[in-house]
Amino acid sequence: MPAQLIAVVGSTGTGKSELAIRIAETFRQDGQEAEIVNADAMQLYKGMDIGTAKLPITERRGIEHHLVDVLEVKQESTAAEYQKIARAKILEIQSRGAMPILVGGSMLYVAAVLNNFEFPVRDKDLRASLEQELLELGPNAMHQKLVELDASAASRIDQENGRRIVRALEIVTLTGEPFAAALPDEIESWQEVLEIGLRMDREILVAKLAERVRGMWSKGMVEETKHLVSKGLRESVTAGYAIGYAQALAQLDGELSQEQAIQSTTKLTQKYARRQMSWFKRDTRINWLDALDPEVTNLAIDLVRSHGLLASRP
RNA sequence: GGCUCUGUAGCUCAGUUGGUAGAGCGAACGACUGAAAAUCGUUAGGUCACCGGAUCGACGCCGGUCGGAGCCA
Repeated sequence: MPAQLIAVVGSTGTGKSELAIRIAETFRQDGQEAEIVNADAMQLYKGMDIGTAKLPITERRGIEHHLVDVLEVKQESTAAEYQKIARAKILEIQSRGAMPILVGGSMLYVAAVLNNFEFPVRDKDLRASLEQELLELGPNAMHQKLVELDASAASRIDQENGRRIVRALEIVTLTGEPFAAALPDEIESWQEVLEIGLRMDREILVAKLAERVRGMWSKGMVEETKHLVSKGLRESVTAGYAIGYAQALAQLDGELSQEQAIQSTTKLTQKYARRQMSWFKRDTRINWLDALDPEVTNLAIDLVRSHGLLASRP
């Protein structure tokens, strides 16, 4: 029984969206259907178009795209929530006999869907009070509390990493049980999946991303951000921190010049691409392809075929 | 031409009264279980512009050379 799920992952700017559409088109030529499921945390948001390099509907070539524009900017987005809706969507597509193609670079989101794991409980009020404590006491004191409650988890979380310390305290307090605080050594798949990874020579990607960010500004990144402010972008805990939007907000506030905003966004994007590689590297299921190889589409389709997901030959 | 300031890591700069150097950013690598485009960690980079002098010892003091910035003519 061949996998009934394809995933296209990799760093931002490597051409995942385009490759996914090409694969879907191949299914269509073959008399089958394939639909794309977005796994980009920020493309979930309505109105965040330029800064997320979201493909306009006119460029989707009739291929169905799911989980794009499903959240208002002021709504929170979480990996656990995403896990539910993305898996539900994948099962729905499969039940129609079509092939779901999960596409995106949000590491935790992709992992939440493809891997077998359950997010531990959370409690908003407890979280809020722990965050308040973090502000007052600082990360080291919070880390000390974690040492007392769960020394093993504490040993795996850096003393300065307030964010992870708070979450660990939340879990330990709620469950009363030790918290692993580590990714599993061996990935257990939720479903069998054909994972295709796109990678690119770093120097070329760095230059490409610099160009892309500059292009975003000339296409109206600041205007888009201004419009999103009226929708509540500033009050948002997720969307307002998005690379590019945070810098555009700073530019609107006069804290950064346009050139500084562009430079800063460029650097953050380049770092983000690096973190994505570092995360995806450990996923041994991924079949890596060179994004710059002129044959990359054919190589990807060969992979799909060799895994038995496309019946006929060209 | 004269005067003043200045030349330290890829970049911006710290470096107390002489004991061969640090930070931030950047880079490479890594961690990651309900904000993940988040939040953090580790490491590598320096004949302290160059030449000479005094000193046990100079990034630091003295002299000169070269390169910046400003002011006065």
